[in-house]
Amino acid sequence: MMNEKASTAPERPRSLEARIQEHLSELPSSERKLAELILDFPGELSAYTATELAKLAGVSKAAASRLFKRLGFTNFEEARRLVRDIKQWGSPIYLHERQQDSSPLPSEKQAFLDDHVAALTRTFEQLNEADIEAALQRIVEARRIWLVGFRNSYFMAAYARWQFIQFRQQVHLLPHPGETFGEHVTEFGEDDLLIAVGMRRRVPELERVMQAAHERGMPVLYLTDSLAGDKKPVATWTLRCDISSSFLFHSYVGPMGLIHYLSVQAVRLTGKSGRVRLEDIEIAHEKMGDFDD
Amino acid sequence: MMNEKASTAPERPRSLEARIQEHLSELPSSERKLAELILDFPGELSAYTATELAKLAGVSKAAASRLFKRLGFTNFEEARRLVRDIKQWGSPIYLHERQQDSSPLPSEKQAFLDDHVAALTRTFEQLNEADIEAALQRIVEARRIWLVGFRNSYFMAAYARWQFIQFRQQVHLLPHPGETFGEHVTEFGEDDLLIAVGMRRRVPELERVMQAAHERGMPVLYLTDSLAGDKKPVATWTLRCDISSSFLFHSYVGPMGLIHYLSVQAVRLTGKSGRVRLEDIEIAHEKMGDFDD
DNA sequence: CCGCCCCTGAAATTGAAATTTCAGGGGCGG
DNA sequence: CCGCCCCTGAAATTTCAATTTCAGGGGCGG
Repeated sequence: MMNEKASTAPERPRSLEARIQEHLSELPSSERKLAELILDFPGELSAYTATELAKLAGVSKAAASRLFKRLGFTNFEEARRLVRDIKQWGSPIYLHERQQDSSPLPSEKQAFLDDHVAALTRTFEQLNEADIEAALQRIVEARRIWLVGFRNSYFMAAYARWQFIQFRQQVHLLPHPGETFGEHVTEFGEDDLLIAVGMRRRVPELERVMQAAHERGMPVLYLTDSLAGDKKPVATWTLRCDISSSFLFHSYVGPMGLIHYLSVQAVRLTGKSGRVRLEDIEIAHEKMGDFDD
Repeated sequence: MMNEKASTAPERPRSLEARIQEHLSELPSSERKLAELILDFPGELSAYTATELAKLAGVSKAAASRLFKRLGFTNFEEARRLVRDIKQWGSPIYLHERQQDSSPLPSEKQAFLDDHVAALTRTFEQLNEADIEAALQRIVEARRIWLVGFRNSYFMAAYARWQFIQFRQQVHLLPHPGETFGEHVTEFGEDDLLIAVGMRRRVPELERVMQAAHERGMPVLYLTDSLAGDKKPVATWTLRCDISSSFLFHSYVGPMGLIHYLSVQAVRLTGKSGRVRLEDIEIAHEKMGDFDD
């Protein structure tokens, strides 16, 4: 076997790319062609079969098989696992390796960045203008705004509330500390607006609140993820965000971008009065010495 | 241009997720379990085999095979291809190219998108690796984690808490509803960690909390914006985010990205125990019928 | 309470991907 | 110019994932 002794094999999981670099100079041409391809590969390597990679590189399947052997794997499957799991779970060791890169942004961080950018882009691309227009109008005109979000959606509702109170009054985040839903639901009125944030995974409670609003003739703006079913609950308008990520946790930059967008546009809609209010708040804070800097 | 509604759209390759949504209600339980898993799947689906997915969902391989058939694929391989190629199609690079063409995105939305992307990029570029490493270690090892954030920083602390409780216990968000700070501050201990989120504009209270932690020999991770002065408060580690935006409100996608990054890396650090906890949570939820879909 | 229908996972079968074998080359030292 | 050695891809073989089959339930209408 061409497997040069374990002498150079520290039993640590080195990344596939590292192993390739290490052996690159001593690889025969067909295997090297494949190795180069892998180093340049833009996509998720582990999503491809050895046969496909071989074809892409224009070499035989045999060459592929031999390459992975030579790189110290027992077979292709082992390499594929490594790539996949490093992406998913990483390992401190692996991360360390990458930091030695002289690239401006270590590729691991780059991968996170790309992930968020992709999610944001998809979110903005698929926004439904018509619903946004209508919802904005209501955000501006509603007598009161009720915001609700459970679990992972709670903080987005909190963010939206913070933004909205910058330009209007009567923005309530539910459930209020120490209060139950019932108290507020009975207050729901026709002139109000419910904004329900419901990213996967939703709890049944959310739909109950939406239903309650609906029954009282109150419009509902539903912010959800793009995977949500079409059996839309009783939403008047639905805005979907892409929260997919290739890492362990979803990315919520999409919804953040959307709420930011809604906020800015809403202020524009309110016109001068909104801006004045912003200034008022600013002034009030300063008078009270609220700020640090 | 033709504005073809989804109804008339012929065989535009529908995404796997879309197909699942469409059939979700009529799926038998074992197949549905698997479908749910796929909808929630954070990683690169196409990097996994049907057998692995089945195992993760706790169903038989047969169920997996049947599911993909029922979704309209001729076999699993076809589904895997679809996922892989759509992902490739939606990659940031590809999207970037696309944007230069016949602007599919109205320039106004494009401007928002660019703004966020810029903020994210600057945030990731300037991250201090050394502080991150140290902070991560502490996030994993601390006995308790206290999260604090006022005003516009509150929702980020809430987000961080939600993420962190996915893989560890004893993560507390301050101030707790209906409680004052004093009660908790006296609990601060050397083995704990305080994570203070303080984006402009800060209130004096934040520094008081940080000071209190400091006096009790407790390390402090300070998440702030890049404009924060250097007269850094008593922070052990400081991580800065770029929140600048050319619009009326700041963009908080930077901090979101950072917290996401910290969460994923922290889980990686905790290793198997963290993963196990993730699984446990999932199971617990299912038992309680917490979820809607 | 029967019996139909569909669901389920274990096990057998199929089939594709990966590995190994093998029969040519081609470079290069002797 | 010979001959060794290693490379190469086609083809045979092996391996293992995916599919199909099948026997055993369980719900529900009759």
